[in-house]
Amino acid sequence: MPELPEVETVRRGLEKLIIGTTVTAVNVPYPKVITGDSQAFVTGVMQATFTKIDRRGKYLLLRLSNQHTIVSHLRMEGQYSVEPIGTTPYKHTEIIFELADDRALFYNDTRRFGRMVLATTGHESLVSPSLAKLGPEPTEADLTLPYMINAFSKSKKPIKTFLLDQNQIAGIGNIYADEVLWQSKIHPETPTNQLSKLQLAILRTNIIAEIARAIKHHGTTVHSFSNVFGEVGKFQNELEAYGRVGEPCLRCGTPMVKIKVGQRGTTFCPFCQVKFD
DNA sequence: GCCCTAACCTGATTGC
DNA sequence: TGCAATCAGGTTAGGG
Repeated sequence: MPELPEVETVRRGLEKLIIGTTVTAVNVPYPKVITGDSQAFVTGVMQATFTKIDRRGKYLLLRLSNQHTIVSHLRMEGQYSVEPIGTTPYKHTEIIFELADDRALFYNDTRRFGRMVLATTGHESLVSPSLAKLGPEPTEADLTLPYMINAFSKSKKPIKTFLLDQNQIAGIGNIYADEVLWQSKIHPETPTNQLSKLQLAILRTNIIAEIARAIKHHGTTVHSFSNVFGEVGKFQNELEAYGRVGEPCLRCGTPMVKIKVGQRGTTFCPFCQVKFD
């Protein structure tokens, strides 16, 4: 499931592969992938050239030469691939951008959860309001400790749920939330406003380092993630909490347990991650 | 305004 | 063996 490091990996791949290429035709086998009028979408990207690929949180922003931007969210299993023109679409190919250099950009999505919408560049929030509400990126520069102390003091939600809220911090998903809470020795059900400043400082350091480390490993492949080159990520070999239910905690040996927090599967160590510490 | 739940969707896994 | 039920998960819409 793509979280920030996976989306960043896709962004870097797309940047290498499609910048400077022009869209000559668009086929949409699954129109529901497009939010709004799919015909207007097609018209809006025709004959435009990809100029830049940006990312904000888990959103990809494909910049076009005609002042349009494709806002693309991969959700669970969306992925892009570049194929020779004429390649038969896959079972789950939802949109095909034919390019002037005899290649085609496919968007494939097994669960059909991903969405894309066409925006006027600079006004993306008009068609994707959630984009405007995203919290800071989990980086040293953007995610400051004063911001965290302020924002985290205002919520009684379980910290696990809070970390998944894109309006608080952009880009963290279920996998990295479990990872950073384990690293920080924080129980996932701890009310957010009960965390001490020291705990927040530790959590902040771990979030920033973990996301950077995952990007370096090209993301995590749990179900089906692959980059535009069809390569899987390598970070799943580095996971210390997520998916390790029943296995010994890497710190203390206690079997890891799985619970539901805010409807999400949550794996943690019942010994290391003490509640209300 | 906050919180919780259902819905979206399909492949994989589990249960009978 | 085969079918049905359940689970996974990011985001949004709707209800309390």
